Amino acid sequence: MDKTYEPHAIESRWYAFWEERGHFAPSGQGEPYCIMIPPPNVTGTLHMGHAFQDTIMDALTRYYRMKGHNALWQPGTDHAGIATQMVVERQLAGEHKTRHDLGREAFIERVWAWKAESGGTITRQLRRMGASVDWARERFTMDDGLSAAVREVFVRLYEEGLIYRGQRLVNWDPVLHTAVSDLEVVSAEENGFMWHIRYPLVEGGGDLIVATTRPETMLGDTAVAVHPDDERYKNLIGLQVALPLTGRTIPIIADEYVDPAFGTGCVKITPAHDFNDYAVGQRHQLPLLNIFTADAKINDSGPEAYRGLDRFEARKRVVADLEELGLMEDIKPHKLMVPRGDRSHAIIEPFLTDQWYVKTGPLAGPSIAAVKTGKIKFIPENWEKTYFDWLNRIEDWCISRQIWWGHRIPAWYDPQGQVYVGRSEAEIRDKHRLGPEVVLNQDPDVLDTWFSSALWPFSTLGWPENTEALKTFYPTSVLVTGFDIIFFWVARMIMMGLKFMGDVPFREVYIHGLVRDQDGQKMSKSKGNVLDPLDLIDGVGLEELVAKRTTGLMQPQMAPAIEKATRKQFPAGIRAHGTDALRFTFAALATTGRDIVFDMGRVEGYRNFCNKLWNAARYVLMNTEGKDTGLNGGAVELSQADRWILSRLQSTVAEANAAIRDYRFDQVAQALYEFTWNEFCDWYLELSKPVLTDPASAEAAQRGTRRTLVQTLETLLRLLHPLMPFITEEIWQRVAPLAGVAGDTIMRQPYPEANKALDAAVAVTEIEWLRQFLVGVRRIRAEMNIAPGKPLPALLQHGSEEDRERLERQRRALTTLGRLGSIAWLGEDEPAPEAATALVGGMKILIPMAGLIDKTAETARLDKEIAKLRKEAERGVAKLGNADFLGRAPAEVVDKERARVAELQIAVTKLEEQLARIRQL
RNA sequence: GGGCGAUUAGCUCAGUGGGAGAGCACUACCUUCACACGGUAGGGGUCGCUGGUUCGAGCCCAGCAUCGCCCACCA
Repeated sequence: MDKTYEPHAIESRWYAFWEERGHFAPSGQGEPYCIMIPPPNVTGTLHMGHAFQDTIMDALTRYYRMKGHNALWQPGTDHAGIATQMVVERQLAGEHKTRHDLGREAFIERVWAWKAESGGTITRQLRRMGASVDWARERFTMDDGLSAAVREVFVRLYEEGLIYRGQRLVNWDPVLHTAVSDLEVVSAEENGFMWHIRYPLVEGGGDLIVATTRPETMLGDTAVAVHPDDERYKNLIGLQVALPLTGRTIPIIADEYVDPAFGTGCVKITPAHDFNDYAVGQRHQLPLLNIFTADAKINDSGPEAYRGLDRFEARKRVVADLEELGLMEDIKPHKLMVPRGDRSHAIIEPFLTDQWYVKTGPLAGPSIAAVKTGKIKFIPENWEKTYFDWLNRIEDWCISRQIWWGHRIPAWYDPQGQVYVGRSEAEIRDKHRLGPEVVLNQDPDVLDTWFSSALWPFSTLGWPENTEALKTFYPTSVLVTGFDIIFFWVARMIMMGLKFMGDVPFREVYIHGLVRDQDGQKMSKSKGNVLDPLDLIDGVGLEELVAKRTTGLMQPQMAPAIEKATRKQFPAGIRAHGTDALRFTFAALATTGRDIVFDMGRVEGYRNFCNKLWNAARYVLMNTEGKDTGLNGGAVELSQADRWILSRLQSTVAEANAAIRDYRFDQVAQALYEFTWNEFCDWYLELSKPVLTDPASAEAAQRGTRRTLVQTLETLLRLLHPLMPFITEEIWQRVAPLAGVAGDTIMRQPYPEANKALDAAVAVTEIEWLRQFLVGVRRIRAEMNIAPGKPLPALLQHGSEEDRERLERQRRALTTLGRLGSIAWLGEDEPAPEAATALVGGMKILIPMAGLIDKTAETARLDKEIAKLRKEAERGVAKLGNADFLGRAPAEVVDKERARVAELQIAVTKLEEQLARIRQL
């Protein structure tokens, strides 16, 4: 093995090995375990959020696979209707063309071509992450099978009356020219104005002043509303006002929707262009006057002077004309919530159109119940509240989109406008006995991308066919996703799963946080703070990184600032850390219910951890390859150190298993890190050295240590495998045969289970004693400024019988690791020489320092130590002096406190004696 | 307006009733034959604030402050 861990060399070979040998496929045996990947956009690229999510899913899949489950991680990609169409339209724009220049068919061909060209990127990147998905089952939301599932669901819902077509106000994106769902509209506060406009009473005698943030919509007003109990206006209800600029008169109506305390208490009502006004209009049978085109320009229903003007242009003109007429009472700055499309960022216009809807009420009820009854569990639980709130207030889902890339709505129209819904035109002709003379035209619209995503948990498994896969893996085990798509996706999968499968789509929903940059900012291209997971894995030069961050920006003027910040944060670019280190970092940061602030220091730390593991393995191999590990007969004798590490390993195994089942990847990572570094490497490997290097040690003891070394490492590798698949496979391939384990790959080996028979409390206490002994000696050495390599004599005093036995067993380890020239007992009453002291329980270690002792330093050291212990002891004494504590605290807590105080007091006494002795020198 | 979350060492975070922790960073010493992507030792925190419950509070309760996120039609 190379002296240094080089991730690239390792990672390039094992993935292909696993894939070629079919290790990602479900074994076909054991309890099913299934995770559906949240399908990324087929033309997308891997970002930190994916890498994080994929790490969690892969860790779970590998864990349960090793646990003997029939594990399937189902891969696939999403066609991402609007997002993908926009990318291709942008490419066309570069050629000075629009999709209309190409025509629908040619445009869709072009999108497929783009998919073919870029569609492999994200799956290649998934492979780099080590994702153990079953590629043989890979699906795409627009492939034939999934498209058939989409049509089937649509037809069945339509036939049941749960899909309908209707004309109502929708969220219209005037730039994309399509309706979007409520969820695709993002409202944010922006600066605007409140215009106060005077509407004269037709009968004369004054006017009403309405307040609005959108003066141009007055051209579509069909009433003015006041509150029925508003004394100011009560007598005007039923009268008419002259709507300025239009020559129309409109009624004054009374509606409780109006808040008399807000603005002037008079509200202009524009039923065709405002959701609230629409509702008011419905109650009062007001006419709907649509004054916009699909581009949000004034249409022919508007006054001639404004026709053809864009909505913002029309606003300026309306305001100017009202001012000229003296009808503009006031203009005040006003902050308002502006709704924008989440893709186009265009201001969304409430717009009257015919659209297809899913009636959600009947689907929401069972979806709420599924979570309430615990058939689906959210982790962390508090997201259930968010889920309930949304489902309780859910509106019907607008599913039609006026774009071209997506599943075409399976509805056809005859020349009379009669609509037919079916799986195909042929089925419809057959069912309705429509001859070839009847021309049928399919609805031009496509479905919301999330419609097909909602079917993902069963459509990927072959539904509507009742396939073996469907029977085996539905309901799936857990859904791993971000909170941002609970409404878009999670809730809708639950609705559709319950509706069509009669069961929940997954039993648990693990909601993870967002990956943020080092300053806690959301990572985004426009902020120039994105990190490409592959750059963390492979490394990237500064110039390339700057170029990546500054090209293709929506706001190119940001480039210099982004470049500056990037150069400052990564003056030398980013070093290669490897997939395993990145995955371990994500695991370590994955605490539940919290966003993660990505910290480069952590990745570096875990890259170092990989290196540590690598070198520990080198040491183990160096001492076991070609040597007798006691697996082929021959006496084997286990030392206390051997028993200790095996015992500690069992605790770690138990901890890892418990934590992973609780989705506490941070705890898994921490337990394994700590065991590997602080116990296995820092202590056990060091303790093995005296045994293996001393020619005088017994063969049986050497075999015991070699066997323990190799078995502990082999187990540790299996423990770490779900988090760090590559390095563990690489090392395991060499270590397993030495440990007597046969197998093709670590990923098909059993995950370790704690073996209680290996618990060894006695050994654990003894090694704890040894550690205290050595730490005491080392501390003296460091604080007395004694060269690390200089052999020292040690004298022991006040030892118990047990201390004497332990010393004999551990003498060699103590002398080697403590660099002690000798260790000898000093009689109880024998005068101690000038020395520095440390305590191990009641036993005193004296390091003679004849003439060398730095009296000031040692006095200071003892003073400090005594003060610390005394303070703790005093606190305990006070506690024990409290009758309430003695009376009310559990006996075991009191006993523990007593023991602790006694121990502290002994230590204080001994150190004080020593201090007195030093002072006399 | 409603809801959720956060506030613990310089930084990133664990810790949910009984001796304040980890990683990184920092200080000193050390190239000792697995590892300088290392070793040994060390410094560093009135656990946001104020009350309360309790024998005992970082942890439970109430209030406050600051920050963040989600939802919502105030024209």
